[in-house]
Amino acid sequence: MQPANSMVPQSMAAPPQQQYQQQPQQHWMAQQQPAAYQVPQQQSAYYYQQQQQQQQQPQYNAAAASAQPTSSDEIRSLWIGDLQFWMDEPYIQNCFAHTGEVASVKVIRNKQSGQSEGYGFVEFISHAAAERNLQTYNGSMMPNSEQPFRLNWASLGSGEKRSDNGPEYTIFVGDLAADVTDYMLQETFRANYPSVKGAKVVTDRVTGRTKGYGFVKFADESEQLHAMTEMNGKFCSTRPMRIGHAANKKSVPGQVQG
DNA sequence: TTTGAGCGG
Repeated sequence: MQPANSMVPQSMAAPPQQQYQQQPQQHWMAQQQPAAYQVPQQQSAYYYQQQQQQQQQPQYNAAAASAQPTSSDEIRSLWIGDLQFWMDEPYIQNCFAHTGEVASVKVIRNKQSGQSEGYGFVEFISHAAAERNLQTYNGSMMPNSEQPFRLNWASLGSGEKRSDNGPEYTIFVGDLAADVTDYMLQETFRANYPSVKGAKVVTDRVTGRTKGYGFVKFADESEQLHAMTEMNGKFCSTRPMRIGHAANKKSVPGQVQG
């Protein structure tokens, strides 16, 4: 006589967050407009973009999805990172479910432990759909978590490179408030420095919380240099930023860096 | 919390 219901594998136990799959409504995915962080001028462009995307609610068309052999050299998969251990395929699927454009989801797991490696792949029905979702969700908050989506083209797998734009110049940004996301950080700089290629707020893998610092990448070296002095002490969200130089984590052998 | 890390089958 063994109580059968006592067998709940710890590693697969329910997330600490609640049962995301039982959410009655699907629009908890509605994108969160960034809070009151300061984006000087280009705010309107950004909001315009967001609204455009909200208006054209894509509809899933199964016929179109399968009937289009298309130029199959197009990437339809996105890489998704910063996943917490409880973020499994159903969860991720749910994140994009209402778009009706997800073809498949895969979380990469450790062969031995079965634990998530913290990243995965989301395949969409088309390149356009993938791009749309990338634009829409990257940087917005993931449901039932305190961290934003981290999405990118799944470029390595297909051997295709996403636009490689040459060298990049990175700065370190510290003193970030807890609510600062990649996107906020990026836009804060991009408003003044158009060559900004991206920004990353470093988060704790376990808790998903920000560590209070991040990095901003520039394509233009002079903009990087200007930003380091001009943006130091400027506010992002509720706190002034502290800017420093970014220590290179990577060094390519045989390549000289200035 | 103050110098990350992110590509499978």
